[in-house]
Amino acid sequence: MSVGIRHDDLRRRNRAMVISAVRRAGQPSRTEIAATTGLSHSTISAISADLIQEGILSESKASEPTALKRGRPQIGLALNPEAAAVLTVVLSLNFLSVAVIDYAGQVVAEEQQRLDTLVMPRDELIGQCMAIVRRRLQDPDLDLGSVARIAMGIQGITDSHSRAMLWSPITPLTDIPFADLLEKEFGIPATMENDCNMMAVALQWRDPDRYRNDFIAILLSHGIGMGLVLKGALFTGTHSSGGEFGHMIHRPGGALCRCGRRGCVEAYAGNYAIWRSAMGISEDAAPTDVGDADMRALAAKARQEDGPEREAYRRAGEALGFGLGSLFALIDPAPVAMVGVSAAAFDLIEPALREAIAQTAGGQHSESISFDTEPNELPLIREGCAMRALTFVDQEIFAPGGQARSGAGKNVA
Amino acid sequence: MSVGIRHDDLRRRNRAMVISAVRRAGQPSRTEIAATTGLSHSTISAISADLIQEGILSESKASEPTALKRGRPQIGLALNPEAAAVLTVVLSLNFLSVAVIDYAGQVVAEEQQRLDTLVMPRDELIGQCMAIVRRRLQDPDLDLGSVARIAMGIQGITDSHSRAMLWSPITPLTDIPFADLLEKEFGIPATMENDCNMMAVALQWRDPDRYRNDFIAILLSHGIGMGLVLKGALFTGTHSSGGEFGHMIHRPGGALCRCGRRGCVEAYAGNYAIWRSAMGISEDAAPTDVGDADMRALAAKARQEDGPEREAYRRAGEALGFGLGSLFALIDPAPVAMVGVSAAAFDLIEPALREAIAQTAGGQHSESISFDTEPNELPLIREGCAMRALTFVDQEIFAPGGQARSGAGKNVA
DNA sequence: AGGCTTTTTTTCGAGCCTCAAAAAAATAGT
DNA sequence: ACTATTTTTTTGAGGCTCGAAAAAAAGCCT
Repeated sequence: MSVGIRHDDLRRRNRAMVISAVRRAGQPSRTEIAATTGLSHSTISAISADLIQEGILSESKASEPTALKRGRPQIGLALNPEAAAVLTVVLSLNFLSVAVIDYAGQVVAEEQQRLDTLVMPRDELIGQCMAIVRRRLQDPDLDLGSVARIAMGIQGITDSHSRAMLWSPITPLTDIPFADLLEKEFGIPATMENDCNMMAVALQWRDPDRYRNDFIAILLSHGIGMGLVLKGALFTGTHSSGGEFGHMIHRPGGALCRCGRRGCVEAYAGNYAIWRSAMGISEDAAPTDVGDADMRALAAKARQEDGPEREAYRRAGEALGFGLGSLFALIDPAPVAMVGVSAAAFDLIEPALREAIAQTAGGQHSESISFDTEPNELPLIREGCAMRALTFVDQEIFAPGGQARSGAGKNVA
Repeated sequence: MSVGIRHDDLRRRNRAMVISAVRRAGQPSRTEIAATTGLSHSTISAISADLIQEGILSESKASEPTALKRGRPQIGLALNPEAAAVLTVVLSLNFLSVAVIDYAGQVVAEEQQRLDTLVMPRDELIGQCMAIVRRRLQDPDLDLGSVARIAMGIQGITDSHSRAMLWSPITPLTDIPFADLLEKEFGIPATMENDCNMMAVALQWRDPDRYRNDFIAILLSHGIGMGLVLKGALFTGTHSSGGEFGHMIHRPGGALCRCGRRGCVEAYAGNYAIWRSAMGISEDAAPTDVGDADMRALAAKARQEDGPEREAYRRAGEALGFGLGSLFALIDPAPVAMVGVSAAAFDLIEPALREAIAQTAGGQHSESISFDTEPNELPLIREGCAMRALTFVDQEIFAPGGQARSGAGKNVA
């Protein structure tokens, strides 16, 4: 619902554009920024002068080795690390991790902690999260600019406004409004992000060549999650964090899923499903937790000999393949990153996956669909949270003046 | 990568916004436009003065019956019907239909024609399309402003740039670049649109209360098609027109689909699939064409007694339900419009559909998902094409990008 | 070293655009 | 006829971006 553009919005947006260009490019000169944004040199000059004066950017006197060029040397612009800081909180199964990141994106402090998420009562889970954040915020060694934003990532379903955890496999608790709790406790704007979405955000920053406009990040772990980027933007559902790829239906009425329904992709490809299948346990049996070490042993066994273990991975690949095929029928094929412990067993999964996808509408060019694997999801999630928080600071704090408008514009095609 | 906003873009965008507000609201006053766009009265006044002077808008002296209000009466602004015209071409099975529409959206001429699309050679199919368009363009009775845009709609897959038909069920021919052909022949900008996408566009204009930001239009006909609107914008794939809902996989390795693969939703819910199932023909049998009259008779029989016909509709509903369930797992539930001849039999489909959807992740609030039916797809497709073409004229011709506009219209003392 | 060339950055005036406030216009009520 | 009310237009001010020109900061050449 685009609303009319007001004159003062213009400068705000162009400020945000300049900051974004610097964050993306590292140390671009004013000329480079003018080229990427399409704005005139004079505009860039004026805006960057403002930003330097405000302490958001700084001129990097770094000796450029590119001394071969004639003419006045370019002056690189860099983000001022001390302009602000952000804090990330990643809550995963039995594990809580916090990091403080400066405005330039460097980790300046971190703390990790084990805790029994599956059995903790509500107050204690929330209390532990608050406590670890408080410890980091009050650390006297930290003399950064004040923390301007908190981004929390969690496995599970979040609401579409990035405010609350609605449901998570790591705890029986539901509907915890972490963003509001953090904001109330510390007076710092906070968001609650879905883990797979953050993985996708991180991939986009890590490898923008491969993960640019359209790609998929799939978490192969206890459950199956997905982060989806379409046309360069994170795709979320209208009400929830969306993209519940793991709960698309693979076989109507089929194997029992952790969500209580039957036939979901996850009920064939989640860790517990692979384990259940390999062990010859009934598809109707309740899902159980399987440790990462057990899964690695299972994969090793499957590589060693052709038995039920290998068959279990084959069935997982089939489920993922048909699921991806249906997904690709909707959005057209795109690069895929497989993340999580079972991504390390992707060699066992891939053949059946490709075979299945070739039988679907989305598999028309199935050879050209490329997969990448990354066994460790936690660094990705933290990185995604950090970038999410930093770009918020870029846009909402350092280029403010936005949407304090009542006029509720009608949407315009 | 989004580029900076230039100063001259600003006026262009706000012009487009004003035109769009008028098209949407019918006869809004300047005050109403100011309210919906969020721009100031003076800006609206200046822009609308320009637009009137250029003959794009006109002040409607229509006697407003709302004479009960005090104060200076509002002057409604309306689109000038003669400012431009657009032409729509809808090509469907054995049927070709063309209409000329004035800038205000009224049909001013139309022509329809039967032709055997399934057996026509390439040259003849293209030739017939060109001929009917030429007849309309050369009609001497038409003294409208010149036709500024052609929008062609077709059942099947189009490319994501709206230039070419890639594949269609109505002809064995593939990869016909209709947009380029029309542009070369007539020198008028043209696009090639997917039928279901146009249905969705039309619904958005017809009933913006129900079909606003997120909704789904599903064509239940020979094949199963979908038009998807997310966050107010038509969703298309990255390469094709996208949204091949009918070819999501319902049962891996299942019934034979018209696309040659197995287990697609369409292979259970397309007209030919319902017919095949009701007649006791094998699921492996090649799809056959079934006439609308036959389908209506089938539905009547199914309503009359509980036999294989009713079961066929039940199975169709099940396939649609699981398919929607998987879709809703990705995008969250949204209102659905069922369009096409089998939408008239939705009473037979709905119970099994709801039962299936309730077994999926997307069906958590399955009662609240609402369906609407519209048996006739052709008017919708034409309407969608017309609106698509008109909004193009609004944005690209009457609010153009470059500085192709001299100050001829501006003379403020 | 000194002057010349090249490239980057800043400065300055001009042109637009939007906004807020004031003025003008049109009508209902008294 | 006069006042009150609401809408529309006009006007002046301020801000933004742009292009051109000037200034700055090197390397290159004699």
